[in-house]
Amino acid sequence: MGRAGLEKVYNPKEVEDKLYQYWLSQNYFHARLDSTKPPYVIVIPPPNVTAQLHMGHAYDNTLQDILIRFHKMGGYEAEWMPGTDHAGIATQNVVEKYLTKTEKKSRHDLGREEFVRRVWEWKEKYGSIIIEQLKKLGCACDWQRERFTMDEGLSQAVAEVFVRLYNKGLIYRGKYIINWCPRCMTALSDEEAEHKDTTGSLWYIKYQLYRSKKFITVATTRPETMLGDVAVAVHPDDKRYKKLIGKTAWLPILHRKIQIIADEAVDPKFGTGVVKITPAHDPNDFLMGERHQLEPILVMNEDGTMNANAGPYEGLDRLDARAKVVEQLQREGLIEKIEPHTRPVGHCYRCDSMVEPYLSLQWFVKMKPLAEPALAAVRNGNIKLRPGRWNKVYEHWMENIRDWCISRQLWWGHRIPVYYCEKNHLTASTTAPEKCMTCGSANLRQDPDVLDTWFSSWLWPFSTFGWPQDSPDLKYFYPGNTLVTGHEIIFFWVARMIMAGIEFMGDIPFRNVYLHGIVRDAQGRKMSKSLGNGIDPLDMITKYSADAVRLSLLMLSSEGADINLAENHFEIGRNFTNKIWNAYRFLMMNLDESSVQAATAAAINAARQENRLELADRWILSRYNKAVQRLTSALGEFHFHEAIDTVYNFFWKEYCDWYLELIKPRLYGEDAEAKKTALVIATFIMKNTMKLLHPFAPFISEAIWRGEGAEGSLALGRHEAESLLLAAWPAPVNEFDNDRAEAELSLLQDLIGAIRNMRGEMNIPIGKTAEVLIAGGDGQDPAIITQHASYFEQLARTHSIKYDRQLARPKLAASAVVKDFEIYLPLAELIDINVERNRLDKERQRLEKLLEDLNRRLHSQDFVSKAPPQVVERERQKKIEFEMNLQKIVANMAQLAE
RNA sequence: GGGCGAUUAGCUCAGUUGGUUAGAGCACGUGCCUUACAAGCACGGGGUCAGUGGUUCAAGUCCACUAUCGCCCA
Repeated sequence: MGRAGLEKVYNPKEVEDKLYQYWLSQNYFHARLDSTKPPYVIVIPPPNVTAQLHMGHAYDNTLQDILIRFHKMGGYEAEWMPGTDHAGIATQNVVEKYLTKTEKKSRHDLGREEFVRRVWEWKEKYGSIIIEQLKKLGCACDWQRERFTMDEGLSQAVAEVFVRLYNKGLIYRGKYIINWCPRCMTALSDEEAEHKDTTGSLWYIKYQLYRSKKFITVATTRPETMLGDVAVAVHPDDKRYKKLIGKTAWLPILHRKIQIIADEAVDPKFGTGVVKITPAHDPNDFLMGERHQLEPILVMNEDGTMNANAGPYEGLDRLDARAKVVEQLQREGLIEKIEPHTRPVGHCYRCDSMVEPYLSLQWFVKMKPLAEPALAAVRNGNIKLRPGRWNKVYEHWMENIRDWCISRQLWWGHRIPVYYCEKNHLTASTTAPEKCMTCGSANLRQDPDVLDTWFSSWLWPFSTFGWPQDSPDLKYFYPGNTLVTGHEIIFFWVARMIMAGIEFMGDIPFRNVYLHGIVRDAQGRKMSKSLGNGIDPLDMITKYSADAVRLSLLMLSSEGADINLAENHFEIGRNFTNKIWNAYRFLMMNLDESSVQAATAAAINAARQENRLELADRWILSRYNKAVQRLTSALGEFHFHEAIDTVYNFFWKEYCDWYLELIKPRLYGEDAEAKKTALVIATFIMKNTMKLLHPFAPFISEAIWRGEGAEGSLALGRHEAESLLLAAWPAPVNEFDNDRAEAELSLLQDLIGAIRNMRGEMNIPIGKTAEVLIAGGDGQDPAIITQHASYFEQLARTHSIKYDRQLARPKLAASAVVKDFEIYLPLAELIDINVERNRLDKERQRLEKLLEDLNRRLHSQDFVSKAPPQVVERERQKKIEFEMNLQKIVANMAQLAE
């Protein structure tokens, strides 16, 4: 425990939970409809109810929290709409596993109704884990408005949207090839099948021609599907096979006669140029089958085993069947050759099983009409994707958009609002209809399938605010402002929200979309459970604090790029919070209530007008102004890294390293008024930096603002607002801008730096103060040096500064040249002549090289005549300066040699 | 096959519209427990800015090609 009653090391644990509870108790996160402020709205990308917070969530939500807190302080009624997603497949999988483990029961044992009841039960029990974790991170979400995609209102929205699109002819039901996951036993959309390059083989199989001894060889990557072949196809112009078109071949194993057809879609360069046609198990074959009126033959069951159409292979899993089929063909001498072959294979994005292209009856959304206005919204700039390179990706996808398969063969989700009578007439209705719309039959059953989870999340920006009701929330909060999410769901979610917003609300859902990178491990690999390379943000919060996790992620990020993360990286943030804490602690050791009260721009301006500010004060205020400007504009442009970099460097490198050091003489001195001025300014900067820091590190900034975290500490913000969430974002104070002070202090920094360099190189211990002599500086006001001797004493550990323009070069001194000043450290007993000679020689070489480049440039006629005059002039000045410096260094070296 | 991105110090990355002597953090070396902070302070070493060619008075920055790596789409 230090003198101010504060721990030497910042202890976030006590502070963070306490402050979060305080914010909740004051309801600061709740946005009010009766506000006169303009709204600023972000809807959270709803995490799955089954999810546990991972680093990707931590990063994504940190960025959103920054924007929310920044805008809240910036005078907006900031609404961060939180919630979770029912995640059909993932949740059903999780609960099924849970039931198997706890009760040894499958969902079929329980039956649909009971199973769904159990999922709800599970959701009530475990579904808010991630919500609690977001609170640990500090998220300023409006929890009063928290939503779940299966809430009653949101479910109504889903039904309403389905029926509207159905009535408009944009939803249809049909038999097409879809991606089928045999493990999850459901259809998937194209986006949910992740293509991975998979090494396998290309099998060349001989099909005997009908009434002939000859064979035709087809090449296939999936031999087991041959059992469902209905034809063999060649390109119509392929000379090799022209005469076979229209002939018949024998399908091996099943001994079925199939036609040899011609189709433009066949690639003559692939394999032998002959392909087998399996319309029930391949999208291209399906289209070809339609063109040639071929009846598809389905050979697989929904669980990926072969069905009765597969003859002898019925009951085998498709991959076992593949091996057996190949074996039999080999035995019969029908395999011509096998080549290694790599091809993209779809994998289920939930369970990673190999997905089968599968002919089945499903529901689809016709996307083209929805995509067109959504494409235009981005093209004409109404919606800005950031970084801008995503525009092209978005446009390309939108231009080539395919229909969206929305039915899922699951029990957990929004049931499709379509009812069938015994004659199979369809009635789409948001509420259970009493009779069939077509024939009036009262004997109706609802479609057993549920809808894709994304079919509810694409409505999130308005369904959460009450749509289809015309609610006051919707009126105030729609359209929103910004969406922050990872670029991996740009198609799944971002694009579809834009479509839905325009279609159902008649307006875009947000103006800005910030797409950030993915958090990876130190080797750049995606973090995953199977690799075991994940870093749990909750562990990191426990170990390093939420602020540290947030700060570190930001320091490591660059715009839109992925982050490579290792655990020790969190030290960056922790060290920074500790620095902040100790700066606060330092102030507390000297601070009194009246200085806190006086720490206002007005009071400082008054002192400025009375000439009570010294150089360091004028300098830090001007630097502060620059930091405010740079940070504010960086956040406005979504440049999060630049923003945090600005605060970090201003606070640590300028405020702590220089300003706080420079005021120490005043703080420990006798002049009470000078001390007060320094304290007031130091407090003002500290206090306002807490505001600037609040969006990034909400806890420690608020702790200092409110004086929390230790007994007897002063609340720096007490005279302004009870919480930073109610404080106004700092505006630059024009009167603080001071270029002259910046230039003057920058000169002192250079001079002090040169002295430190000499001391460092000579290894002069810090306790050994030195005498310093300064000469030259013809163009400068000598007062800059003479009046700031205390700065040298404090930061360069000098005990006396002698400044004389004409000062003669002393013997046996270390020397340095800064601008047109010469600095001498006459410390005969401490100087190692060799070290000093090497030091000067290094500087001499550096200058000579610079001069060489400069001379080359200045001697070039082209440069002198074509470059802008001010550039030429600047180079000339540089040359003069460098030459003078070189001259001095050479002279000093000569003196040393004497 | 089509598209996008990256390549700057040992590692992770900044680097504005081309124009002061290319920066930071970590790591490394040296010296410091200096009365805010050793999770700290001061100083230092370390870079032919992936390669080649071009535009320009001037290129880390603009253009083309090449190489390597990564991602998306088919």
